[in-house]
Amino acid sequence: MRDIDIAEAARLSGVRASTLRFYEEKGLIASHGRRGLRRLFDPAVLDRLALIALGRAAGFSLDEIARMFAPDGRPRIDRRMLAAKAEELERTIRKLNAMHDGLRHAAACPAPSHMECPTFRRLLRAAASGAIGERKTRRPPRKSFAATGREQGRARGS
Amino acid sequence: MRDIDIAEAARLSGVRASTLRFYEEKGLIASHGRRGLRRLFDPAVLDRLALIALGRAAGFSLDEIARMFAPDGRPRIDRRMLAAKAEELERTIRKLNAMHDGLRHAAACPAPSHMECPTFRRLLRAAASGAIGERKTRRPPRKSFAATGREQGRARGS
DNA sequence: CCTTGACCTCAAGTTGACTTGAACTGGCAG
DNA sequence: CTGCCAGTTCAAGTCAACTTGAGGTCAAGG
Repeated sequence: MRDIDIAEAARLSGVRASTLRFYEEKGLIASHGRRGLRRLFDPAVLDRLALIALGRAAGFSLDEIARMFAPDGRPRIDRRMLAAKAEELERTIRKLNAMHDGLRHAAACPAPSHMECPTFRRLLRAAASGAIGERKTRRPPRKSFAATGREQGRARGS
Repeated sequence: MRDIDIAEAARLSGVRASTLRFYEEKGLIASHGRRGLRRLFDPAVLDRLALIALGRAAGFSLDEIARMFAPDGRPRIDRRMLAAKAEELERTIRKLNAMHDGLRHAAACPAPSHMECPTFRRLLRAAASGAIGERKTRRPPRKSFAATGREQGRARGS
Protein backbone atom coordinates (compact mmCIF):
# COMPACT_ATOMS: atom_id res chain seq x y z
CA MET A 1 0.00 0.00 0.00
CA ARG A 2 2.07 2.86 -1.31
CA ASP A 3 0.16 6.12 -1.29
CA ILE A 4 -3.45 6.36 -0.33
CA ASP A 5 -5.99 8.65 -1.87
CA ILE A 6 -7.91 11.26 0.02
CA ALA A 7 -10.99 9.10 0.48
CA GLU A 8 -8.94 6.39 2.04
CA ALA A 9 -7.02 8.79 4.21
CA ALA A 10 -10.34 10.15 5.38
CA ARG A 11 -11.70 6.70 6.06
CA LEU A 12 -8.62 5.52 7.91
CA SER A 13 -8.13 8.62 9.97
CA GLY A 14 -11.73 9.54 10.59
CA VAL A 15 -10.96 13.05 9.36
CA ARG A 16 -13.17 14.45 6.63
CA ALA A 17 -11.82 14.97 3.16
CA SER A 18 -12.67 18.65 3.36
CA THR A 19 -10.64 18.84 6.53
CA LEU A 20 -7.72 17.10 4.89
CA ARG A 21 -7.77 19.65 2.09
CA PHE A 22 -7.99 22.39 4.65
CA TYR A 23 -5.05 20.97 6.58
CA GLU A 24 -3.03 20.71 3.43
CA GLU A 25 -3.75 24.31 2.58
CA LYS A 26 -2.62 25.24 6.08
CA GLY A 27 0.58 23.28 5.62
CA LEU A 28 -0.20 20.75 8.30
CA ILE A 29 -0.03 17.84 5.92
CA ALA A 30 1.24 17.43 2.38
CA SER A 31 -0.01 15.37 -0.49
CA HIS A 32 2.54 13.49 -2.46
CA GLY A 33 1.11 13.58 -5.94
CA ARG A 34 -2.06 13.06 -7.86
CA ARG A 35 -3.89 10.35 -9.67
CA GLY A 36 -5.96 12.33 -12.05
CA LEU A 37 -7.18 15.14 -9.86
CA ARG A 38 -7.08 13.08 -6.72
CA ARG A 39 -4.52 13.78 -4.08
CA LEU A 40 -2.31 10.94 -3.04
CA PHE A 41 -0.91 10.81 0.45
CA ASP A 42 1.91 8.87 1.94
CA PRO A 43 0.44 6.53 4.57
CA ALA A 44 2.62 8.36 7.09
CA VAL A 45 0.05 11.12 6.87
CA LEU A 46 -1.99 9.02 9.26
CA ASP A 47 0.63 9.42 11.98
CA ARG A 48 0.71 13.05 11.27
CA LEU A 49 -3.04 13.29 11.59
CA ALA A 50 -2.88 11.44 14.88
CA LEU A 51 -0.31 13.94 16.06
CA ILE A 52 -2.58 16.77 15.00
CA ALA A 53 -5.53 15.19 16.80
CA LEU A 54 -3.39 14.85 19.88
CA GLY A 55 -2.33 18.44 19.72
CA ARG A 56 -5.90 19.61 19.31
CA ALA A 57 -7.02 17.47 22.22
CA ALA A 58 -4.28 19.00 24.33
CA GLY A 59 -5.58 22.43 23.49
CA PHE A 60 -3.05 23.56 20.92
CA SER A 61 -4.28 25.63 18.02
CA LEU A 62 -3.63 24.51 14.48
CA ASP A 63 -1.07 27.26 14.13
CA GLU A 64 0.76 26.08 17.19
CA ILE A 65 0.68 22.56 15.89
CA ALA A 66 2.03 23.69 12.56
CA ARG A 67 4.99 25.17 14.39
CA MET A 68 5.71 21.79 15.94
CA PHE A 69 6.93 20.46 12.64
CA ALA A 70 10.38 21.26 11.38
CA PRO A 71 10.57 22.64 7.83
CA ASP A 72 11.60 19.15 6.71
CA GLY A 73 8.31 17.87 8.04
CA ARG A 74 9.61 15.91 11.00
CA PRO A 75 7.97 16.60 14.32
CA ARG A 76 9.99 18.98 16.42
CA ILE A 77 8.22 19.00 19.72
CA ASP A 78 9.65 21.12 22.46
CA ARG A 79 9.48 19.36 25.80
CA ARG A 80 9.21 22.64 27.61
CA MET A 81 6.21 23.45 25.52
CA LEU A 82 4.62 20.20 26.55
CA ALA A 83 5.38 20.87 30.18
CA ALA A 84 3.90 24.34 29.89
CA LYS A 85 0.76 22.98 28.31
CA ALA A 86 0.52 20.35 31.00
CA GLU A 87 0.65 23.07 33.62
CA GLU A 88 -1.96 25.08 31.82
CA LEU A 89 -4.11 21.99 31.67
CA GLU A 90 -3.65 21.50 35.36
CA ARG A 91 -4.88 24.98 36.12
CA THR A 92 -7.87 24.42 33.89
CA ILE A 93 -8.60 21.16 35.63
CA ARG A 94 -8.48 22.82 39.00
CA LYS A 95 -11.00 25.40 37.92
CA LEU A 96 -13.27 22.85 36.38
CA ASN A 97 -13.11 20.85 39.56
CA ALA A 98 -14.17 23.83 41.60
CA MET A 99 -16.96 24.41 39.15
CA HIS A 100 -17.97 20.80 39.23
CA ASP A 101 -18.13 20.59 42.99
CA GLY A 102 -20.12 23.77 43.11
CA LEU A 103 -22.58 22.61 40.52
CA ARG A 104 -23.05 19.31 42.24
CA HIS A 105 -23.74 21.01 45.48
CA ALA A 106 -26.09 23.50 43.94
CA ALA A 107 -27.94 20.68 42.22
CA ALA A 108 -28.41 18.88 45.51
CA CYS A 109 -28.87 21.91 47.70
CA PRO A 110 -32.12 22.04 49.65
CA ALA A 111 -32.38 25.82 49.73
CA PRO A 112 -35.64 26.91 48.09
CA SER A 113 -33.88 29.22 45.68
CA HIS A 114 -30.32 28.99 44.50
CA MET A 115 -29.76 32.54 45.57
CA GLU A 116 -30.22 31.44 49.15
CA CYS A 117 -27.67 28.68 48.98
CA PRO A 118 -24.34 29.77 50.45
CA THR A 119 -22.37 27.44 48.23
CA PHE A 120 -24.09 28.77 45.18
CA ARG A 121 -23.40 32.32 46.22
CA ARG A 122 -19.79 31.52 46.85
CA LEU A 123 -19.53 30.12 43.34
CA LEU A 124 -21.22 33.21 42.05
CA ARG A 125 -18.67 35.44 43.68
CA ALA A 126 -15.85 33.35 42.34
CA ALA A 127 -17.23 33.48 38.82
CA ALA A 128 -17.84 37.20 39.03
CA SER A 129 -14.30 37.83 40.16
CA GLY A 130 -12.93 35.80 37.33
CA ALA A 131 -11.35 33.29 39.66
CA ILE A 132 -13.07 30.47 37.91
CA GLY A 133 -12.29 31.78 34.53
CA GLU A 134 -12.86 31.17 30.91
CA ARG A 135 -13.86 28.21 29.02
CA LYS A 136 -15.54 27.52 25.82
CA THR A 137 -17.27 24.35 24.94
CA ARG A 138 -17.28 23.20 21.42
CA ARG A 139 -20.36 21.89 19.76
CA PRO A 140 -19.88 18.30 18.66
CA PRO A 141 -19.15 17.97 14.98
CA ARG A 142 -22.08 16.84 12.88
CA LYS A 143 -20.36 13.72 11.77
CA SER A 144 -20.49 10.69 14.03
CA PHE A 145 -23.52 11.62 16.01
CA ALA A 146 -25.85 9.36 14.11
CA ALA A 147 -26.24 7.36 17.28
CA THR A 148 -28.78 9.65 18.91
CA GLY A 149 -30.97 9.79 15.88
CA ARG A 150 -33.18 12.80 15.25
CA GLU A 151 -32.06 14.73 18.29
CA GLN A 152 -30.20 17.76 17.01
CA GLY A 153 -29.89 19.62 20.29
CA ARG A 154 -28.22 18.03 23.24
CA ALA A 155 -30.49 15.87 25.27
CA ARG A 156 -29.78 17.12 28.68
CA GLY A 157 -31.71 15.96 31.63
CA SER A 158 -34.98 17.51 30.64
CA MET B 1 -27.42 53.94 45.12
CA ARG B 2 -30.51 53.69 42.98
CA ASP B 3 -29.74 52.79 39.37
CA ILE B 4 -26.26 52.72 37.98
CA ASP B 5 -25.22 53.79 34.55
CA ILE B 6 -23.49 51.57 32.06
CA ALA B 7 -20.01 52.79 32.89
CA GLU B 8 -20.53 52.00 36.51
CA ALA B 9 -22.04 48.64 35.78
CA ALA B 10 -19.04 47.89 33.62
CA ARG B 11 -16.65 49.02 36.32
CA LEU B 12 -18.35 47.11 39.08
CA SER B 13 -18.84 43.92 37.14
CA GLY B 14 -15.68 43.90 35.10
CA VAL B 15 -17.80 43.40 32.01
CA ARG B 16 -17.26 45.79 29.14
CA ALA B 17 -19.89 48.31 28.20
CA SER B 18 -20.07 46.86 24.72
CA THR B 19 -20.74 43.47 26.24
CA LEU B 20 -23.43 44.90 28.44
CA ARG B 21 -25.16 46.35 25.41
CA PHE B 22 -24.75 43.03 23.66
CA TYR B 23 -26.24 41.18 26.61
CA GLU B 24 -29.14 43.56 26.73
CA GLU B 25 -29.80 43.03 23.07
CA LYS B 26 -29.77 39.30 23.69
CA GLY B 27 -32.21 39.69 26.52
CA LEU B 28 -29.82 38.55 29.21
CA ILE B 29 -30.07 41.75 31.13
CA ALA B 30 -32.42 44.69 30.97
CA SER B 31 -31.85 48.37 31.45
CA HIS B 32 -34.28 50.22 33.54
CA GLY B 33 -34.43 53.56 31.88
CA ARG B 34 -32.22 56.28 30.53
CA ARG B 35 -30.55 59.42 31.67
CA GLY B 36 -30.26 61.22 28.41
CA LEU B 37 -29.11 58.48 26.11
CA ARG B 38 -27.43 56.58 28.88
CA ARG B 39 -28.84 53.30 30.03
CA LEU B 40 -29.57 52.97 33.68
CA PHE B 41 -29.43 49.60 35.34
CA ASP B 42 -30.84 48.38 38.57
CA PRO B 43 -27.92 47.40 40.81
CA ALA B 44 -29.37 43.89 40.77
CA VAL B 45 -27.94 43.61 37.30
CA LEU B 46 -24.67 42.86 39.03
CA ASP B 47 -26.04 39.65 40.49
CA ARG B 48 -27.38 38.79 37.14
CA LEU B 49 -24.02 39.36 35.54
CA ALA B 50 -22.40 37.18 38.17
CA LEU B 51 -24.90 34.49 37.34
CA ILE B 52 -24.08 34.85 33.67
CA ALA B 53 -20.37 34.65 34.39
CA LEU B 54 -20.98 31.55 36.42
CA GLY B 55 -22.97 29.95 33.67
CA ARG B 56 -20.32 30.77 31.12
CA ALA B 57 -17.62 29.36 33.35
CA ALA B 58 -19.64 26.18 33.73
CA GLY B 59 -19.78 25.86 29.98
CA PHE B 60 -23.31 27.02 29.27
CA SER B 61 -23.89 29.03 26.14
CA LEU B 62 -25.52 32.44 26.36
CA ASP B 63 -28.67 30.99 24.90
CA GLU B 64 -28.79 28.30 27.53
CA ILE B 65 -28.22 30.90 30.19
CA ALA B 66 -31.00 33.02 28.79
CA ARG B 67 -33.33 30.09 29.22
CA MET B 68 -32.41 29.92 32.90
CA PHE B 69 -34.38 33.04 33.62
CA ALA B 70 -38.11 32.93 33.97
CA PRO B 71 -40.05 35.46 31.90
CA ASP B 72 -40.38 37.57 35.03
CA GLY B 73 -36.61 37.76 35.16
CA ARG B 74 -36.08 35.62 38.21
CA PRO B 75 -33.56 32.84 37.88
CA ARG B 76 -35.17 29.49 37.31
CA ILE B 77 -32.38 27.05 37.42
CA ASP B 78 -33.16 23.45 36.89
CA ARG B 79 -31.27 21.29 39.34
CA ARG B 80 -31.20 18.39 36.95
CA MET B 81 -29.59 20.62 34.41
CA LEU B 82 -26.93 21.51 36.92
CA ALA B 83 -26.36 17.87 37.72
CA ALA B 84 -26.10 17.04 34.02
CA LYS B 85 -23.60 19.80 33.49
CA ALA B 86 -21.63 18.62 36.47
CA GLU B 87 -21.44 15.18 34.95
CA GLU B 88 -20.37 16.57 31.63
CA LEU B 89 -17.73 18.53 33.43
CA GLU B 90 -16.56 15.41 35.15
CA ARG B 91 -16.08 13.61 31.87
CA THR B 92 -14.16 16.54 30.50
CA ILE B 93 -11.99 16.61 33.58
CA ARG B 94 -11.21 12.95 33.23
CA LYS B 95 -10.06 13.42 29.69
CA LEU B 96 -8.02 16.45 30.54
CA ASN B 97 -6.38 14.51 33.32
CA ALA B 98 -5.39 11.75 30.94
CA MET B 99 -4.06 14.35 28.57
CA HIS B 100 -2.21 16.09 31.34
CA ASP B 101 -0.54 12.95 32.57
CA GLY B 102 0.46 12.03 29.05
CA LEU B 103 1.89 15.44 28.37
CA ARG B 104 3.84 15.41 31.59
CA HIS B 105 5.29 12.10 30.77
CA ALA B 106 6.12 13.06 27.23
CA ALA B 107 7.78 16.22 28.48
CA ALA B 108 9.98 14.23 30.83
CA CYS B 109 10.49 11.20 28.64
CA PRO B 110 14.10 10.34 27.89
CA ALA B 111 13.43 8.80 24.46
CA PRO B 112 15.37 10.70 21.80
CA SER B 113 12.28 11.37 19.75
CA HIS B 114 8.72 11.50 20.95
CA MET B 115 7.78 8.97 18.34
CA GLU B 116 9.87 6.42 20.17
CA CYS B 117 8.25 7.01 23.51
CA PRO B 118 5.64 4.36 24.26
CA THR B 119 3.60 6.70 26.41
CA PHE B 120 3.55 9.28 23.70
CA ARG B 121 2.46 6.73 21.15
CA ARG B 122 -0.26 5.51 23.43
CA LEU B 123 -1.53 9.05 23.73
CA LEU B 124 -1.35 9.37 20.00
CA ARG B 125 -3.52 6.34 19.49
CA ALA B 126 -5.99 7.58 22.04
CA ALA B 127 -6.22 10.95 20.34
CA ALA B 128 -6.53 9.40 16.89
CA SER B 129 -9.35 7.18 18.04
CA GLY B 130 -11.15 10.13 19.53
CA ALA B 131 -10.98 8.65 23.01
CA ILE B 132 -9.53 11.84 24.36
CA GLY B 133 -11.95 13.99 22.54
CA GLU B 134 -12.73 17.53 21.67
CA ARG B 135 -11.91 20.70 23.36
CA LYS B 136 -11.57 24.23 22.41
CA THR B 137 -9.55 26.77 24.24
CA ARG B 138 -10.53 30.34 24.08
CA ARG B 139 -8.07 33.18 23.84
CA PRO B 140 -8.39 35.44 26.84
CA PRO B 141 -9.95 38.77 25.96
CA ARG B 142 -7.71 41.83 26.15
CA LYS B 143 -8.79 42.69 29.62
CA SER B 144 -6.81 41.77 32.66
CA PHE B 145 -8.10 38.75 34.52
CA ALA B 146 -5.98 39.61 37.46
CA ALA B 147 -6.73 37.82 40.65
CA THR B 148 -6.74 34.09 40.44
CA GLY B 149 -5.79 34.55 44.01
CA ARG B 150 -7.66 32.36 46.39
CA GLU B 151 -8.01 28.90 45.00
CA GLN B 152 -10.88 26.88 46.22
CA GLY B 153 -10.40 23.76 44.20
CA ARG B 154 -8.29 20.80 44.99
CA ALA B 155 -6.85 19.28 41.88
CA ARG B 156 -8.04 15.77 42.13
CA GLY B 157 -6.33 12.94 40.38
CA SER B 158 -3.34 13.92 38.29
C1' DC C 1 -18.36 6.81 -26.45
C1' DC C 2 -20.73 8.71 -22.89
C1' DT C 3 -22.46 9.00 -18.42
C1' DT C 4 -21.53 8.93 -13.65
C1' DG C 5 -19.77 10.10 -9.49
C1' DA C 6 -16.01 11.15 -6.76
C1' DC C 7 -12.80 14.45 -6.57
C1' DC C 8 -11.08 19.20 -7.78
C1' DT C 9 -10.80 24.69 -6.89
C1' DC C 10 -12.12 28.92 -5.00
C1' DA C 11 -15.10 31.73 -2.57
C1' DA C 12 -18.19 32.31 0.74
C1' DG C 13 -20.84 30.79 4.76
C1' DT C 14 -21.23 29.10 9.76
C1' DT C 15 -21.06 29.50 14.83
C1' DG C 16 -20.61 32.06 19.27
C1' DA C 17 -19.42 35.78 21.67
C1' DC C 18 -18.11 39.75 21.26
C1' DT C 19 -15.54 44.12 19.39
C1' DT C 20 -14.99 47.91 16.32
C1' DG C 21 -16.10 51.76 13.28
C1' DA C 22 -18.77 55.48 11.65
C1' DA C 23 -21.92 58.75 12.41
C1' DC C 24 -24.61 60.91 15.92
C1' DT C 25 -26.49 62.92 20.64
C1' DG C 26 -26.84 65.19 24.76
C1' DG C 27 -25.67 66.35 29.84
C1' DC C 28 -22.60 69.10 32.04
C1' DA C 29 -18.12 71.94 32.95
C1' DG C 30 -16.42 76.25 31.85
C1' DC D 1 -23.71 79.12 25.19
C1' DT D 2 -20.55 75.96 23.64
C1' DG D 3 -17.50 72.15 23.33
C1' DC D 4 -16.22 67.95 25.03
C1' DC D 5 -16.52 63.40 25.79
C1' DA D 6 -18.75 59.51 27.05
C1' DG D 7 -22.39 57.68 25.77
C1' DT D 8 -25.78 56.03 21.67
C1' DT D 9 -27.20 53.04 17.18
C1' DC D 10 -26.44 49.87 13.50
C1' DA D 11 -23.74 47.40 10.58
C1' DA D 12 -19.90 45.05 9.90
C1' DG D 13 -15.66 42.84 11.37
C1' DT D 14 -12.97 39.23 14.11
C1' DC D 15 -11.36 34.62 15.31
C1' DA D 16 -10.85 29.46 14.68
C1' DA D 17 -11.67 25.63 12.40
C1' DC D 18 -14.06 24.01 9.33
C1' DT D 19 -18.11 23.19 5.93
C1' DT D 20 -20.78 24.20 1.92
C1' DG D 21 -21.87 25.61 -2.74
C1' DA D 22 -21.13 26.40 -7.49
C1' DG D 23 -19.03 25.08 -11.36
C1' DG D 24 -15.33 22.11 -13.42
C1' DT D 25 -12.49 17.71 -14.44
C1' DC D 26 -11.41 13.15 -15.15
C1' DA D 27 -10.92 7.84 -14.76
C1' DA D 28 -13.58 4.10 -15.03
C1' DG D 29 -17.71 1.29 -16.02
C1' DG D 30 -21.57 0.08 -19.06
